[in-house]
Amino acid sequence: MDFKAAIARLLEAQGIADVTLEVPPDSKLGDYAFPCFPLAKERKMAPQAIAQELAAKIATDPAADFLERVAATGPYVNFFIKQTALVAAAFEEPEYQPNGKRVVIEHSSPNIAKPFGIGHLRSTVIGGALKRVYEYAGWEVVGINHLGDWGTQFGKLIAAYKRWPTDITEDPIKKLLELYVRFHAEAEKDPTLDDAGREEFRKLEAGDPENVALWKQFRELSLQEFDRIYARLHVSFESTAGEAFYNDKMIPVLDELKAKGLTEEDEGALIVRLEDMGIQTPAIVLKSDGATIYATRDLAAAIYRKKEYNFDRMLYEVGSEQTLHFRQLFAMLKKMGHEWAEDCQHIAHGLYRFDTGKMSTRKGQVIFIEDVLQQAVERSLKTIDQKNPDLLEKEMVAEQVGIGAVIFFDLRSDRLKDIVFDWDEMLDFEGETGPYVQYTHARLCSILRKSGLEPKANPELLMTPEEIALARQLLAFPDTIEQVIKNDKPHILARHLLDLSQLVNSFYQKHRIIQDDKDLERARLALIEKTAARIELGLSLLGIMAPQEM
RNA sequence: GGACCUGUAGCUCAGCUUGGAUAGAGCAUUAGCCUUCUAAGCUAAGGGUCGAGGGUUCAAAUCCCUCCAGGUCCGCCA
Repeated sequence: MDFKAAIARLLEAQGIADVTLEVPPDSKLGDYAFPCFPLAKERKMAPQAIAQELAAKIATDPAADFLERVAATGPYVNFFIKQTALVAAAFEEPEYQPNGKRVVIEHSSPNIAKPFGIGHLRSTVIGGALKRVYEYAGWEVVGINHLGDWGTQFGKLIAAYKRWPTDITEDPIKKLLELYVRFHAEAEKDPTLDDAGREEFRKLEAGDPENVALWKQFRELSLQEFDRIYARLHVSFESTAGEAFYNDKMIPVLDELKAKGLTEEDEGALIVRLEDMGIQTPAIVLKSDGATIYATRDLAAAIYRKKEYNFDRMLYEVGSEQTLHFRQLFAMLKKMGHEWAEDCQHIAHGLYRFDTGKMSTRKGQVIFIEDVLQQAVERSLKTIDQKNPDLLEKEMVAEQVGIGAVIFFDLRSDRLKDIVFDWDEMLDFEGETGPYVQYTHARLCSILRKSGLEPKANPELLMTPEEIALARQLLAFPDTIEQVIKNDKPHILARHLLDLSQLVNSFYQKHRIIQDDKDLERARLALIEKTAARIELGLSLLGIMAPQEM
């Protein structure tokens, strides 16, 4: 039962259309509260008088059988829910039916031949979490890894490889990174290198056999490494069509832009002016050397995806530094007459920084994601050896907990904020962390195992403040899911799970579950079982495993 | 110079979408809690001009304006 909705209906019956309810800060006041200030303003009456009048009317409404009582407390109407009704409702599991809508989520999108750095963690796990939450809520989801497998950078890489031949069969990504860094270092002194890079890319785009072969080799070696990481992060994609996939799809788009009179030539490049859309910077769709640019590919990609998937929404989980690019992209689509540009959204995130400044691949300042994962799993294993040395399958649990810590760290705060990278914070297992939530789950599982009794929900027996608070949090889950989807912010779910864990830990601390009163034990086991299942579900939506023991 | 994002406790962050009762957590500090269900836990204390100033409102961390600080971007990288 959704009490908020039920109370809203009761208030609406009194002629109040726009209802917002609050959970009072002090539970002694009641379970939900309706502030009468807006109504007082509208009706030009004292809010206290309105509260008294409403409370009296609702108290006699037979539809309010879930209410214990209604009271006017100053300018608020307070609704006291029957505690048995509240707890009973907490045991209901939300059910989502397929809603017939389809969302395309582009995320992760690392660059081929570059290391998978900590910067790509954000897009990978935020997109992954959104994907699972949408799926859970009944959407059909298409996850796309828009690989950066095309562009001038490959010209530079090929130029570097030809200039300084290197054996890249061993540890390919690190070797390729060294070439990339060396290229940029030497290009500082010798600007002709950049021209050479552009020339190699032009040849690649023209189908030069040698360059194409090199490109294929770089791509293949990179993908093998990426797949290893995706497996550990529990992320998968419906499509890995990268930028190269759209090579043969850009000419028609360019033709369409020209035919609609949207392009003009400027300093040798082909551009689209967007001042009329409120964007001062024009978008370049063809460079002065005749080569394409990412804006062209993203245009072709968007149009292709609409045709292929006919999405209701398309999300681009990409760093906030590309905000202007996406504004330009959506504006161009709109100008081309594609109304569905409204359905496209840039889901921006802040970046990982050092406290000294931005990380730069070009300067070789990179935190490799595999190093982070390895450190986390090592520390996790060390903790297990300390706290639970007899645990079976230590390595597997250490993997689940270590990876869980890293993913949760990334997902627990608002994606718009920058994160200053700090090993100690990322590898912390205490407080508001993934391992804390996992630990709570493992502890609940342990109680269920130890008792061995069959749980039996009995709201009449679950009346302590800790049980009521826990029930209320369980009840808030569908709201949380709705908020995550509305804002495309998985941290709302991460926070919900932290709150749930804190509440159940307080309950655990204060009340015995296994005890002589077997009816009470079975009732409390049911609450524990429900909470454990909810934590497992929530963590799985974030891409985190919930081990039974740790 | 322009655009967008961020600014809340010593540190890291929730809360702002939808204004409302005493602004919440975690870390760190201090004092407690393991002969009983996993102490990766729990309880309590101290710690706040919610960046600054104006405005709207009965009521502002929340909405509007100006300013300040940090970050990002501002045509041929993505």
